[in-house]
Amino acid sequence: MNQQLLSQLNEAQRAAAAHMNGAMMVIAGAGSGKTRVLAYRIANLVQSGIDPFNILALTFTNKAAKEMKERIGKLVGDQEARNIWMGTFHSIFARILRIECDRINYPRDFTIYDTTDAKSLVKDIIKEMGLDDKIYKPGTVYNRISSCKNNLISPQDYLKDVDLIADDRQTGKPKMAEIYAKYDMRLFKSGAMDFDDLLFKTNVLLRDFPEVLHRYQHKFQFILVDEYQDTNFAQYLIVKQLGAVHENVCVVGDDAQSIYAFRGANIQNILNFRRDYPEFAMYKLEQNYRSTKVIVEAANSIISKNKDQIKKQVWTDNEQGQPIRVHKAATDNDEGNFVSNQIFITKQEKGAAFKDFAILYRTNAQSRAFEEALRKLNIPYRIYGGLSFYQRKEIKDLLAYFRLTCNPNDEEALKRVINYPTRGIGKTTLDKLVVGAAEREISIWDMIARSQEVGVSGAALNKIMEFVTMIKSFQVDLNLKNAYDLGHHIASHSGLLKDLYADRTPEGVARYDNIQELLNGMKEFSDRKELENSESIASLSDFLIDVALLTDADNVDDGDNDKVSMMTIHGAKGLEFPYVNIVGMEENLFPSQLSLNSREEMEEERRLFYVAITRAEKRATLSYALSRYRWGQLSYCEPSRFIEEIDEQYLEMPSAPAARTAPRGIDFSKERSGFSTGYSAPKPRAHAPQETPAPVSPPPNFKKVSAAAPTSGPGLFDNSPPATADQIQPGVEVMHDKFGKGKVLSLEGEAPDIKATIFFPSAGQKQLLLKFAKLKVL
DNA sequence: TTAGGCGCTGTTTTT
DNA sequence: CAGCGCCTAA
Repeated sequence: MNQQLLSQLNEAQRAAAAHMNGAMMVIAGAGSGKTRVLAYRIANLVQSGIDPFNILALTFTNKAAKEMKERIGKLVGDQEARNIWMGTFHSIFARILRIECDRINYPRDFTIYDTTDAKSLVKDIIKEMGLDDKIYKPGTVYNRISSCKNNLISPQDYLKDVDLIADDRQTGKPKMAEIYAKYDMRLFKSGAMDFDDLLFKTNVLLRDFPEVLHRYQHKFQFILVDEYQDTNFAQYLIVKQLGAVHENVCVVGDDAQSIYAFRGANIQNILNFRRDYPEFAMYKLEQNYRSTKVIVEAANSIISKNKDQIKKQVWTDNEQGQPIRVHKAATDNDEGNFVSNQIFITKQEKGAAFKDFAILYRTNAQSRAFEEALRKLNIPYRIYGGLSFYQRKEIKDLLAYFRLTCNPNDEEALKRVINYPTRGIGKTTLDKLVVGAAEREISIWDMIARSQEVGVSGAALNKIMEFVTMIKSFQVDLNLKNAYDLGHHIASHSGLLKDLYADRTPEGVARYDNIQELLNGMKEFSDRKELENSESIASLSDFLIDVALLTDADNVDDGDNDKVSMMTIHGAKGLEFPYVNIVGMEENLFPSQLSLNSREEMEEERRLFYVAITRAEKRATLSYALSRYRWGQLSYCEPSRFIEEIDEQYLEMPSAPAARTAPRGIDFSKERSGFSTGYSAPKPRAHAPQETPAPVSPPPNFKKVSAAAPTSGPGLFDNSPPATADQIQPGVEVMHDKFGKGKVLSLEGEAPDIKATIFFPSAGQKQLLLKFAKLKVL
């Protein structure tokens, strides 16, 4: 191995990176230089004369692929690095499917449905079948279908699977198999694949077309898989098939960081690896270079509570470091203020940059309190995950036009834009077409040509034909214009740009700007592709494939990158920050209440916590709130069990009871105006009062009297607080904002969910939840 | 047909 | 507190 490369690795890393032929597995503890080893091994392969075209490197996220490519580029040059097949499972196999699609009767320009499209299709099918969508919840149904695909269970297999059928019968969803079959058929008729299909169909391709299998088996002489613990069965099998000839399969992972079991990832794959390649070489990376001793050892103490794990001892030579701080806050807003203050102070004290800080939470919904708190101190931040750029309505709308142009059978795209901007094609007309198409098992686009059969005529027919003509006019340019030029053309000629321009509200302007940004992205894309391959133009469908698989916020460069990062713990995997705040450390939040049922699920939560802690280089801070608003309602919380699970010696617990700042409802700082897009850089803002001492704790059901008080009836000027729960008793006369005077007949349920049956002379008998009804006792 | 209002319901995590 | 779906009024 190249001497210079060699010198930059430790012994264990070097051994793994220098490995040439034969299967190998690297078990790499957090922060042990896993990516480094992968990059160096690839660099070593290339320097040893292996053609980059013969190397396949699979990662889990776009981010990881990009980073790896850059690192390899630095080691062996960008030219070589570019030729390596490196990317996510989904993007690599989308690329291969596109080459081979005619074998499985898919159009070359097949579209990729994102989760929203897929769920929408499921929903339509459930509706068309006349099923109750309260029993067949589209999201749940979709998840089940998804997990089938990840386990390579086709609709036909499903019908034959007694266990699945029995399970469905038991849960009262006997039509599940039928929905799955219909869903699959509809995707096919639409020339579309969902995310899972990219793996499923690849397996079909490799199974049914030996010549294809052979070609790729020989092409990919070396296969490397990152984050192997997160692969599912479909991915496992692809790797196994492709690697079967050369057996130069290298997998890298950490069982302690397996956090995607919920989506079909299977630790079993690691065991299968031993079985499939009995002669494999095993390397363990146990030295952590990222974190302090405190963090490494605390993390070890956490993960040791798990039963399922591969033995390893992660250690570090780094300094001892500061203890893990635990903070108790009174409310979720206080937690936000604490974190934001700490960031402010730490930045001063340690001379750190904003980008050295991360706020990690279990669910995306938790970000709000932190956004507000950071804004108060003018701290710049960036939220990762959540609604991505490509999921915004205006972007999806324009993309739908693109999709329809490339693939007119794309049902979801068609439904999205056939009447947007409004062109007088209403629900009735569309329904006729959808039903007709479903009956004939053809696409809606094909159904349009036979509109008369389902009674679409007159004005409606004319409008539709105009629409068809427009799309066809776009199609003419598919091979003449590049993605950018055609994209621009479509944006203006579809009427979308004009429609958005008409809206002069700040939100409307933002939407218009987003479209411009998308077009800018297309320009960049087109220029780049044409630079790489000067003989052909960058087509619109190339762009669509790229975009469909680009989910996480990859467009980081908006000039100023010194920002605090906020993201879910899942999103933080693979990243590191000097200072990490893990927030919302509460029972039922983290660990999630959905994980309380089984040991396996709890262990996954614990691994998630392990991932969170090990993101920190210098210091980790845990915080929790005693009460927080959850789905619009105050609820009380207990500290997470995970706090106790950390060996005490590494902790700095709160000494005094948390200082109580203003509870929600009378917090004057909430009077701030302005709206949040939840995305853009924070705007400079006048300093709001930091902390308002709270005179008295209001009752839990305290609600500020809104400015939009009822305009008639008694109580107009009555600003007295609403009645507390114990004042409401059967027989008591009460006053309601809308229904007026009434008499309590009975009560049921327990606080805070007490429901009262009240008779109102003006409105009749009503059942009201006390926590919502602002009742006043007369 | 469309827009706007009201009431219901729901919160993991992501390619 | 949202976001969504359904309903109603124009």
